[in-house]
Parts: sequence; C-alpha cells; structure tokens
Amino acid sequence: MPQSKKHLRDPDKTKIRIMAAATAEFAKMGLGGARVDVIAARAKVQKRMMYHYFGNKETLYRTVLEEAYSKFRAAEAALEIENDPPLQALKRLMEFTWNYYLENPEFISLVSTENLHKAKYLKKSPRLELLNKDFVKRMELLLSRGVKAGVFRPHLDAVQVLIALAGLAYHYLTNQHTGEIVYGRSLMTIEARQARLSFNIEVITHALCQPEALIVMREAA
Amino acid sequence: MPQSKKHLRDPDKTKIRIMAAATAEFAKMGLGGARVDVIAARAKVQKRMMYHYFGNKETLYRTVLEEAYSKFRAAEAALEIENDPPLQALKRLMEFTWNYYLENPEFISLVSTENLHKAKYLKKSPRLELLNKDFVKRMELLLSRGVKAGVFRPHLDAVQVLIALAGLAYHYLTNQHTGEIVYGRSLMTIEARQARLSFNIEVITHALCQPEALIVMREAA
DNA sequence: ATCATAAATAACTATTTAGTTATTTCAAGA
DNA sequence: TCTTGAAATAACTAAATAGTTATTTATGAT
Repeated sequence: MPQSKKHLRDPDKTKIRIMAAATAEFAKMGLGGARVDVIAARAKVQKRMMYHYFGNKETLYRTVLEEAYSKFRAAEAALEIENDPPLQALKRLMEFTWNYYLENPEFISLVSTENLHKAKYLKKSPRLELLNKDFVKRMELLLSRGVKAGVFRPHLDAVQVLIALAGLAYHYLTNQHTGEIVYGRSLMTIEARQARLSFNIEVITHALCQPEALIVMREAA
Repeated sequence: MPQSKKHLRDPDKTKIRIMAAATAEFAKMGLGGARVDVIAARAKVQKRMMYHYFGNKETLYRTVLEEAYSKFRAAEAALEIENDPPLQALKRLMEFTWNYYLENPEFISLVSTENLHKAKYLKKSPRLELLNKDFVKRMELLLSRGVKAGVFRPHLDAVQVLIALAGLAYHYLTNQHTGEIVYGRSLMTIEARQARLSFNIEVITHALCQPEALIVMREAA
C-alpha cells in the first residue's frame, strides 16, 4: 500500500519525528518489547529512514537515552540554586526533581529500562560522563553552606543525599501502579501528589537539619 | 537433535524448574525481551511443557510475578515486629527490606518491569489483593506505639512512611547501574552497601522522631 | 500384567521482526 | 538548466518467535 502523503525532504524534522516516536515506544515497551515497525509508523516515516539515520535499533535506543539524560541535566543545571539560602535551595531542588519526573514519565521509564539491562548501553556512551560530574559538587557546596549557617547537620555525604532525594520521588512515581494495588489507595490524584511532595520535603528536611533547627521551625509554624 | 538425557516424570519439579528459569529470564529481559525458548532451555525442559502447565507466556509471567510478591510478603510478615520497641521495630523492618531486595534482585526487577506495563498483569491477579492489606495496619500500629512512647512525631501517614522506607532501598538498588555512572562511584562494595543501609535508617529515623528525641540520642552516642 | 492417563518428546508452522536491496524523487550548487 | 548526491519510498528476506500437532513413554491404580 503506497503512502498517501509524501513527505517533503527535511532530514532534521525526520530525525526529530523518529526520536519522538522511539522515545515513546522504548519508554512504553522497554528495549526488548519495542518494535521498529511501530516506531516507524508513529513517526510516519519509512522504516528505512530509521536505519538510514540511526543505523540500528540498539543505537536508536542509546541515542534516545542520551538525549533524555542530557535534557534532564540541562534543566537541572538551569535551576541555579547556588544563591538561594540552603533550606530553600534544597526545597527548590526537590520540587524541580518531582515535577520533572512527573512531567516526563518517559524519562524515568527509560532509566528503569536501562537499569534492567545493567546500564549496558549507557556505558557505551562517552557523551554522558561529562554531564554528571559537577552536580555532585553542587550538592557538596549546598551542604557545606547549610552547615556553616548552622541549619544542616555536619558530615553528610552529598551522593547519599542526592540518591535519597531522587529516590523518594522516583520510586513513588515509577512504582505508582503496583503501589496503588499494594496500598489500596489512589496515589496520583492532585491531592495525593501534593501530599507526597510535601512529605518528601519533610523527610529530607528532617534528615539534613540539626534537631535544634527543627524545633525552631516547629515553633515558628 | 534429540535430548541426551531424558527426564523422569515429576510434574512438580518440572513446574518448579520452569518457574525458576522464567523468573530469571523475565527479571533479566523484561516481559517483551524474555524468550520462551530461552526459558525452556534454562529449565532443561521441552518448550511444550511450559504451554502444558502454564498456558502461555503471559500467564507464566503473571504466575512468576505473583509468586515473587507472595514470597516477599510472607518473609515480611514472619518478621513479627509487633513486640519490639518502636525504634527497634523500624530499624529491623528497614534492615529486612534492604536485605531482601539485595538478596532477591529478581524481585525488584520484576516489580519494575510490571510497573513499566502499568501493573496491567498484577491487576488481573485476585490472589495478591489480600496479601497486602494488613501490613499497612502493622505500620499504623507501629507509628501509634512510637507516638505514645514520645519518640515519634504525631500525625504521620503510614502509607507515606512505607513508601519512603521501601523507596530509599529500592531506588538505590534498582538504579545502581546508572547510579555508578552518574555518581562516578562504586555503589555495591560491602562498605558502600553498609553505608547506604545506615544512611537510610538515619534518614527515616530523623524523619519520624521528635527532634527532642534526636537530641537525646545524639548526646547518648 | 495391563490399561488408562498424564508426562514428556519431537517436529512443525504461521507470523512477526530486524534489517536489506533496489529504485525513485527532489533540491541545491555548478 | 542540468547534474549529482542525499532523502524518501517500495518491496523483500532471513531469522527468530510464540504457539501447535502428533507421538511416544512412564507410572500408578485396578
């Protein structure tokens, strides 16, 4: 069956359409479950074009993954929490993380899929190594500013904090579907989402702050 | 090529071998990536037997998932934290969760895979609904005991706490592979694992305890 | 012992799937 | 305007894959 509408020649847009379709399909079906033909159909592109621009399914997957990561890190860096007071910076970072995951569910799906494969494909990607170096530094700076201000507890490990911070949001959202069954409760209503974000901020605040600072905050409330 | 070794007739052991092989394959490859032929080969069973005992690939997957969940809940219930003092009960529960995830990586992989599919298959499983009801009750009891003892903060939501508790362990372990790339640090050495468990306990303790209790604990240390 | 039944084996098939070969068409630079 | 190289289309293929049909074989009850 010949295609009714022929495409004008536009390699950039073609590539973008393939990437968008592939992102959706890989996020939904995983690497093994994704179908090249489905991607081509969604992108409204001849399958041959995917092979032309990306070589094969695996490379396309890797490219999708790289793109997703680099967009996330770019958005995060744009936050510029450096100048906020420590507690507010922490809160802003958590809100950003939560909202980004919420608004970009395909990002967390892709990361989960990649972890299923033990990050085999991300390891092949030299491009990503650079991106992630300095945001550990940013957290270290934030923590030491907080300690200096007398509000954070000393000797906290930035990586542990970062993983906790991400994990509290990530796990709730990725595991929302089994979660709703297991906990017998709707987890994604507006109220539930707001309650969760507040709770996460509360957990991290309590984990990082000096107990004395917490008492002051409680009195103030 | 005829199979060199013929199997004695033992339907139970055959089913168990198929389940074990399927668990490994689904955990490693996801639902879409898993191959029925690989499962049969690993189980050292004719592929026909899988269809004989389980009907089809999807049902086998669902059975594997149900089994994994029910084993986990059984192990958890066997903990019997009801009689421990609140803080100790909390600590034991966190240690159990951490160690269970660590020792049963296929469980968390299966749960992640199932969530990729929006829990479509678990929803079809009436068997699981029952299992999960009373462990929210157990956490509610634990929290109220802690409040009564003056050690926990009041008005905490048991479900939020349970999700936080699971999430801190789950996310670290499922995302260990991308995590090692992103944070440029080994996350699974004995020391790293111990450090993480301690950190998680610290986070939850600080989140749940009254600041005054934290000060007392700090002085005591 | 033998017979009925379920367990196990062997061989096959219709589809699906990733990837290719071959051809046509457009658009920009000479 | 003509030519050339890349963009797009069309049609194909070999391998993989879930699921079947047909047959043989062991075992426990009679």
